[in-house]
Amino acid sequence: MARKKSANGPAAAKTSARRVPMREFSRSLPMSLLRAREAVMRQFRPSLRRHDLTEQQWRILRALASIDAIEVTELARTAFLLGPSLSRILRDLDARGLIERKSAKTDLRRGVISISERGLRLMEVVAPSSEAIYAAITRRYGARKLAELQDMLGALEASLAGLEFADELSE
Amino acid sequence: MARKKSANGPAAAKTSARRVPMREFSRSLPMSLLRAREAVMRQFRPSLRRHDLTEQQWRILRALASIDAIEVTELARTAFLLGPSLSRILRDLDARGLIERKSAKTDLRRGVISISERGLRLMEVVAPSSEAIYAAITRRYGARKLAELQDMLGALEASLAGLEFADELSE
DNA sequence: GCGAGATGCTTAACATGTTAAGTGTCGTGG
DNA sequence: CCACGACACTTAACATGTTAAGCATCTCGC
Repeated sequence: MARKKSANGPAAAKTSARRVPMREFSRSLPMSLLRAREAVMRQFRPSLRRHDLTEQQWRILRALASIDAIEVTELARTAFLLGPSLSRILRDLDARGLIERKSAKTDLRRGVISISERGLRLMEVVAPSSEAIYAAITRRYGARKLAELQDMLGALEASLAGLEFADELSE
Repeated sequence: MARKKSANGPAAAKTSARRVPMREFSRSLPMSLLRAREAVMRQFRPSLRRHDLTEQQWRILRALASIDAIEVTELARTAFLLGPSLSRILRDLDARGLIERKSAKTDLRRGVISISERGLRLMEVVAPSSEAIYAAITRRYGARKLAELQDMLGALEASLAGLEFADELSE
């Protein structure tokens, strides 16, 4: 046991902050974003859960409700989901009869998705409570501040759009 | 194109926006937060992946690097992970020899975690590139703006802290 | 047309998020 | 001292995130 409490263990650990100099953990941007998002989603989860909907399933239904029909790839982009996740979610929503699938006539590879009558009825039940929660959050945080936050988040996204190669250099 | 559904399908779909009135999907706060976080994490993932580290494993190592030792529950709170996720991650990090586990002498239920010498060496390799990426993001977005964003995210989290009961009313 | 590559989506495999149930250990009232 | 509830994880089960393969279908050069 090379790690005697007083000789080696704590000593090595105490110096680790010097050996690995990094910004304070709790101040990292990814953590801030994660915590903020979780604080928001925590408000919605109980309501969705009562209707046996996951957050992502709800995202899909919302995206579908505002349009006639949409191809799978475009839906993935809109709902910000990766293809594999979307495939599974569509399979489940289809099994529950909440959506309808067909193939594009001009290209059989493409699937076209639309919300079903049953899906619309479910949304009519869930939407009011969802909007009420959003309104409560807006009141609590301040509508103006919320808009400003959204702008800053959008700007962050935009400013990182062309930075994908940041660390390819060190390869 | 000549989608014969003109009797039922598209008609119902076109009215769905009226039947289910909700704010525009892409402007929802959870989506904004998700997209922003993804834009940030996309920068880090390649570097972590080269060292066979997932985002969460890296979070754990970072949390451990700044302290001597920590109990599992406290570590979960710090790294913002749920117990079950943390259990699995610790099992894997332990198998790779990156951390050390022992039991609290006064309470055998509690596990005490610390980073190992090997874990520290791994961090020494990864940290510079990680910090460089963070610096690039900061330059790109603006240090002042970044600090302001962090403040607003913290305020959002704080303002929602006591709102957990928002929709229990409708039960 | 026809075969190789591109495209659109699905499946596979593994890791985490999330809730519920299980396992050992503690602490305490009787 | 000992049953019983509380506590600290851990395991289980199912859904998603993520990357890589797999399967049809399409496109295009020849």
